[in-house]
Amino acid sequence: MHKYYTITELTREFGVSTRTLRFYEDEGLIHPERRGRTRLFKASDRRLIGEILRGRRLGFTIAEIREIIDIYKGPPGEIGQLELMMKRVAEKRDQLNQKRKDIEETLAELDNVDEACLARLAELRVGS
Amino acid sequence: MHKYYTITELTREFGVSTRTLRFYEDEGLIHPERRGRTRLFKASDRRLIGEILRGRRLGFTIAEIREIIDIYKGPPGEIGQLELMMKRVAEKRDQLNQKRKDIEETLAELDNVDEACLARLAELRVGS
DNA sequence: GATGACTTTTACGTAAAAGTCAATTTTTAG
DNA sequence: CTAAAAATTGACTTTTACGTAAAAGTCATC
Repeated sequence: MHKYYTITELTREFGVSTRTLRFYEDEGLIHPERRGRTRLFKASDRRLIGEILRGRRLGFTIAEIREIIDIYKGPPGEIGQLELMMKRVAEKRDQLNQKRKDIEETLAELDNVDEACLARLAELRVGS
Repeated sequence: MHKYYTITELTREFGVSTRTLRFYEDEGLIHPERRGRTRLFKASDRRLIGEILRGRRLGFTIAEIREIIDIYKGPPGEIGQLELMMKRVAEKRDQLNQKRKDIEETLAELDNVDEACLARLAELRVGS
């Protein structure tokens, strides 16, 4: 029932180094169990690593990724805390929407380049 | 007709420092004109800076941004070059699509958190 | 009990992307 | 023309996110 992953299994799966995963632990992003000194990663740790790396691909810093992870930890009990959290969620959403807009624009420009290339190729084949 | 921007105009508009723009020039990403030693930025430089910062927001490195800029420079003449460029465009597109997927997933999770917060708030108001 | 594959900690190193500071110009307003 | 404001260069520093090397512990297997 309790299947554990070793550190190298995860480094292979995610294409990162052991140093990277230890670094994330030092930074308090993950908390694998220990058997003696050896780290034991559970399925939940594995999921979390996936989320961290997703944030990394999006260009978030460790601090920003930490914020996202804190958000995932689920809603707290107190009203003030809840409202604070919803504000944070809204901020992250804004950042992500900005990034999405950036992506759409860049993709659109790449489409133009692509078309220009195709047009030029067509010209060349006919013999300019 | 030839409206020039000063460096500080652009730093204010884009929210970056002069050092940043000088850095981009050192890196060969932009090539503002000079009157004496002073940099003069044209509309095209301004557009380019916008594109650079867009790449930066997406977490691309300077090297990757340079690649994108090179792509924008327009299609070259030779067939081999054209095909190479289309390959590069395809690669960038893949990267961007991955990022977009990452964004959608993260947004979806934030939606869940948001709903959980709202639900919890509703509970609290009724009196749990 | 030796081998080999993994893993650990500690600690220094490094590349990328600016920030900061100081010492000059240069430009612009009056 | 001149003082203030803006811009320049160069050198040095900082932060982030790991890389890398050393030295030693762990564990399965032959």
